[in-house]
Amino acid sequence: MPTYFHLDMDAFFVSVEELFDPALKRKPVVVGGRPNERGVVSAASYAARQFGVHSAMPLRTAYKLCPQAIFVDGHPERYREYSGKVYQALQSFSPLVEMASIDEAYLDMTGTERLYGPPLRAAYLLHERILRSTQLNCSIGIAASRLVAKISSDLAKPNGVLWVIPGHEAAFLAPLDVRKVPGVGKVTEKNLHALGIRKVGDLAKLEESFLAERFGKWGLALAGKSRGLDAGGWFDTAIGEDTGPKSISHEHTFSEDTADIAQLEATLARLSEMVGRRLREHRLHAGAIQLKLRYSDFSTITRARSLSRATQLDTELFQQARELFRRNWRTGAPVRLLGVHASGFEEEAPQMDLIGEEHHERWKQTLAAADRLRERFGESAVSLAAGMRGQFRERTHENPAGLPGKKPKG
DNA sequence: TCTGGGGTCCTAGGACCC
DNA sequence: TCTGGGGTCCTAGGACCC
Repeated sequence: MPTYFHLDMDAFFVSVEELFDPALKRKPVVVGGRPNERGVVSAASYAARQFGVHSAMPLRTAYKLCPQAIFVDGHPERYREYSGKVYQALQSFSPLVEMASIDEAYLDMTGTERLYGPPLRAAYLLHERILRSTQLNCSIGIAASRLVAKISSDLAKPNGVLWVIPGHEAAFLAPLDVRKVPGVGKVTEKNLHALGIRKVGDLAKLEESFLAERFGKWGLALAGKSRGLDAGGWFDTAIGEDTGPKSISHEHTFSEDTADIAQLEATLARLSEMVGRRLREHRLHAGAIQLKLRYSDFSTITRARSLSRATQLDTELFQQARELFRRNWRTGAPVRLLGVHASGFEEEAPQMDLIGEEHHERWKQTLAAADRLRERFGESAVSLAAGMRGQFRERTHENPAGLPGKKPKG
């Protein structure tokens, strides 16, 4: 019988912000931006949650519910730093660790009784170690499956530990709302409610075949989940097994919708550079590029194309993204969001003919130099030529890395 | 309410091949 | 003139998670 821990940091973003500004402690705090900005709540303190504020809620709505809340911008670097500290502490505790997101992790604790004692004792030791090394609180769920461990860490919050003793899974799950099952969101919940299914116990009573007929493959997985079983997808991989990224993307929502072609293409250039940089960090080449385009009415299209040769070069990514944009933009229609998405990764640089080789090599060296400059002076220090037009003009330098190629017109 | 940004996984239709 | 079946790849969209 395996033993899994699911560890989830309590109000992670808010708690990290409190470490940098202790005056925020115990106050209603909303992380995500100013109340009059376009955007949603990334995280809300427990005091803010009392007013009905929760993550993913528009900032304007949060302000209406809780005008006295302190609104702060998010600091992704800080969260990454503290996520790293959490990971270090976990690794010092057990080698079989996997971060499932920036603020949660699974541990395979099977067979550690001799080292740490029974599960509850191990969990308290771990809880102490996390607090000591990060100054942050967490909650821990313990179970014989990762799924049940995750659900129980949610119920243990805040700052608690909950162990579902093997054999008691069904009794634990039965009274919970179906929404508590990871993977059941708004839509599935509504579909289940329409069938009179509200609790996990209602789900577990149904025949597998009924769910499979109704919801296909997803229905089958759901039947298993309602019984507390790990099955399918990520659950089939061992904890700690390293699977690299499958896609890399960046997107931007404009503070005001725009139809200004210079601003739109400058944004595409910047997004392409950000994607290219991440590709090079991971030593990956993208075999496919996708453009995302959202209009004022929130209608969204994606347009993708496979590349004849995989690439990690900003210029090639930008060329493809711009081509997709020019072909698919309803000319003149104001745009709310643009995104550039890379996938179909290959690790090794693909073969090229000799003539292309020299040009390609020069670009690679140039971009490596640009990446080093960005490391020293920040993301906006270096930019593609097209990025110099439009809104980013003031933030870029004239060709600081000696970029090869033509200068932009105008 | 007026809706971010970064991901993963699944479905479904059409192209294409044998 | 009307007519296969299966497999795989590509593309678009959507549900969901943090």
